[in-house]
Amino acid sequence: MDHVRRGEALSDGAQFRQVAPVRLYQRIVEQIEQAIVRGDLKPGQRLPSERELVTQFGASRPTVREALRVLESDGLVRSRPGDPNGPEILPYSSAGLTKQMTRLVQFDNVSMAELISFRMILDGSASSLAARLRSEEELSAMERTIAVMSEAIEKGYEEFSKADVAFHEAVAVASRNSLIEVCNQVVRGAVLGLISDKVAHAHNSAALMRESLRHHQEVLEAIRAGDGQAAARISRRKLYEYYAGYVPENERGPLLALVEDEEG
Amino acid sequence: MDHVRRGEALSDGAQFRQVAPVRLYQRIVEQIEQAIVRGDLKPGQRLPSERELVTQFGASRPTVREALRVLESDGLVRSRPGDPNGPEILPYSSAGLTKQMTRLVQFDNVSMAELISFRMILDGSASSLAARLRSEEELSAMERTIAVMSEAIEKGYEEFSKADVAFHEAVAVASRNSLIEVCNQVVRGAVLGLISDKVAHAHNSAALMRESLRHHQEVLEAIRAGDGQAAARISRRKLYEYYAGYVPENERGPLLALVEDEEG
DNA sequence: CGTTATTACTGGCCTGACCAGTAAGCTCAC
DNA sequence: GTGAGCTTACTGGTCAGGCCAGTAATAACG
Repeated sequence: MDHVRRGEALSDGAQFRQVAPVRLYQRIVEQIEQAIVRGDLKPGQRLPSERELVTQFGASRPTVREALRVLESDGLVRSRPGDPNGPEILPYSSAGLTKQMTRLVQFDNVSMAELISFRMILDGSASSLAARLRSEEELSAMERTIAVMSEAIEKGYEEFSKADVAFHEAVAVASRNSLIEVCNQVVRGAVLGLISDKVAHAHNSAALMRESLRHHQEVLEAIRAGDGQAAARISRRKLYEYYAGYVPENERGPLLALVEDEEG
Repeated sequence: MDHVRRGEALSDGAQFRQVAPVRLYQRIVEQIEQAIVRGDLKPGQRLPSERELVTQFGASRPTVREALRVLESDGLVRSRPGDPNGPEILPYSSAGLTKQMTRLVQFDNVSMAELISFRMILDGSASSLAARLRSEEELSAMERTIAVMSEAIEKGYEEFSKADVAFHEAVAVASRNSLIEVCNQVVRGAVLGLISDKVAHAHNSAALMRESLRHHQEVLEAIRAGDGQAAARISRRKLYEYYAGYVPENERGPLLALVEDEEG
């Protein structure tokens, strides 16, 4: 008879968590990832060559390469054939975030409504914060993008859209919050990616562009005046009017909720 | 003399975009990715074995494996050693998004202030939307988490914190926006990860937990009443009071801006 | 008929090799 | 001397083939 009965021995001891087998290539990824996060490896610096890494990690080249491919697909490093300096550490880019968010949209049935709702929240908040925190330089940067938009009306939607994005980017920068900046950028990209073909045709009219310009000017006015609430409200409503057409009517509830927020 | 002068031949023709060399493994990743996005491969289904993929793609095993490792790190498939059915197509998970957003926080020197500011925006918006959109079931789900919080006070901070998270999760779900849900989850995790040690000691007092509980109850009341503005305002102020101590005084401006928003 | 052992696969990992690039350093004509 | 061109010693990209440990369907067994 065993002194320790089966199934009971560990039932009230330490808590264990599930473990997954860790592959060799994952260990390598972790180490390099950590080195980058810690700052031991800075953008522009080079990793040792694959063959050198093989000896340092004590793994075979295919294994090291699997790790490098993962890091590369995550946007952390870049390998160039023939480069005698080895793989390069890349500066941070939101490309990976964009990829994942795009995937979220394509996959998880994230509806256009949710996307635009999120955009309204982010852009509204950015405008609100910008109204309170903007410096004079940032304010004039916004004014410049508005001027460019104005001139771009006759050059067609392509140019106009670029200036439009530049304005929102300037507002996001003035909000002094890089999370807002990056997320807004990503969501904007996802929205545009999903409807770019339609929007190019629908909005390629001077009248619509002039209206959009007027809306942007209103937002800018509110930001200049330091009126965060107004900036957010106008910004949200503008986005709603611009994009509501791409959302099925029965899904517009959440969007309207955001527009009507802060109203009388 | 050449009939086509150098450097001018293409200067006013079609526009070309920069190209990057495409590796074999990337082509494989793309094909499988596309098949999943198109729905040709559904979660639970299996990919052919590596050796079978080798013949189908006409590439070598290391190359096929590099592709699989990338897909695996993206959370699209999972390979299990010895599984005769081949790699499994996984259901969508926000793990990839979480990973990338965590990277953004670690990498891009996102400050505590930005993190909390973003959290206030997301949580406030979630509360606001939940106030308008919540179903009865979702409301009672929130009530249950509040009840758990109340009971957890005497069990210590660990338990209390879990129930706290559950409440915010319930609110996020009721906001009907999975982007808010995921982003909020990530940011919350990042914040807690940065201060968990400090907060465990500082907040492990029944008095502080009771105060936190009261705040949560206020938010719940506003959501029950359908008052989106109040829900957002209370939610934001609660977060500010809870976390402001971890932000250097000279960086609290943006946070206060969000609290004072919608006041007066 | 249920249980156990077999077997034919799976993925994880390695060795060794070939090729096409790159860039530093060398050569050589000017 | 100095610049243009060539050599060379690397780099990463890809392949072929092999060994091992693990899995699960199946065959053999009680």
